[in-house]
Amino acid sequence: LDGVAVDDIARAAGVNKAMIYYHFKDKLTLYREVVRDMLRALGSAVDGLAESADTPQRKVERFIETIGELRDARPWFPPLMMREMSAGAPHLDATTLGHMRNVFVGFSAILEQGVQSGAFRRVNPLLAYMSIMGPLMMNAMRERAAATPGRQNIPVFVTVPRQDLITHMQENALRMLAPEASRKERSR
Amino acid sequence: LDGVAVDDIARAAGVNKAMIYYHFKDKLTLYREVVRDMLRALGSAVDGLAESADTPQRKVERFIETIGELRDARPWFPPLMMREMSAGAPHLDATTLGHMRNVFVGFSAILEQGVQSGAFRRVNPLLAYMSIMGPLMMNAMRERAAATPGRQNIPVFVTVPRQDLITHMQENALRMLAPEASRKERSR
DNA sequence: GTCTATACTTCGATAGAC
DNA sequence: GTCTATCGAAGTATAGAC
Repeated sequence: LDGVAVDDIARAAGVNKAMIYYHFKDKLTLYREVVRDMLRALGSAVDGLAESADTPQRKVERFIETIGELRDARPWFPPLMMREMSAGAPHLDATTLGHMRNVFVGFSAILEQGVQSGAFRRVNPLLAYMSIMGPLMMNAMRERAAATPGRQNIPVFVTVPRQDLITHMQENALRMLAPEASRKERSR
Repeated sequence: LDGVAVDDIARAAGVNKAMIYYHFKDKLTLYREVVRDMLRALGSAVDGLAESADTPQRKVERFIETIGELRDARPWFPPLMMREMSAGAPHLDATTLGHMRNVFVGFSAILEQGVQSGAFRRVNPLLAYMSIMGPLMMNAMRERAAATPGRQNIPVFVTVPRQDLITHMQENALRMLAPEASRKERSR
């Protein structure tokens, strides 16, 4: 919210600053609309997945693909959302938080379907959710930082091909949720 | 950097604002010192782990524990770092970026040890790094947001016991890195 | 070393002309 | 509906007294 000046938003949109205040009540209202737009889109997508006929595994894979697609259409969202949460999410009202909740609830439903069908082991849904959202957000942050001049030769900011990311995240999620003992007994 | 006023920092530290400018050149210098403090600590810890006699699996587990410990001693770091990256990391100079690089290089070395000994499959180290850092950062953000009044009854902001988080992340990381085919063939 | 007062800048928001 | 000009709040930084 306080990361971009309204003058800059107006210039980027090709309109006069006063026009923004004519069409929106204030900066906070515009800001919330941007957040809600993404959360609504994601919520609808997740609900659609949960009710679809796919296997739970495929639903999780499509969940990850969908996040990527919705984000590509709204590249400003991850930085904005991470900044918001960094500050303690002070600008999100009940409606917006409700949309956040819906996304998580839909994802949890998919996990529960998998548990019921024996496709998944039972894990804390919140931990599973963070395990998927966290790296995706992190990668978006990396790309943002890599775009800043003078960052290209730093290994942490090397660009990862989009498909590599998606594939890795899908495989990772399914390994996380796989029910059987999936690795060698570790020596300690 | 622009999330907290120097007046507030001074008040929190119990000193006068002018004292901060007496001891530090300016706000940016103080800011970078805060970032470097964490990255140096993490870099030393990772180097120590890489050179230790543990198994690669145990090194990864200890890496995750260590991040938790270092963060607990510096609870301000994750929000600060995420906000910095959200903005494109414009305030990090070459020295600070070098410290970031060191952490990642140390982590990559541990992965490579595991690959060489057959303990790990080969994955893109950057993807593995994000898969660990992302959820941990995400959880720190959640805790920050949960602390804001009126957030307690929202499922996304429910507190996860610290040990649950660490255990989940450790198990997840080892599942991610496990060499053998670790899950049922998926029906598509 | 420590503090008060203030100069200077940035930015959200609005008044008011057209 | 669209734009210019400007007010007021917030915040970095410093001057200067002690």
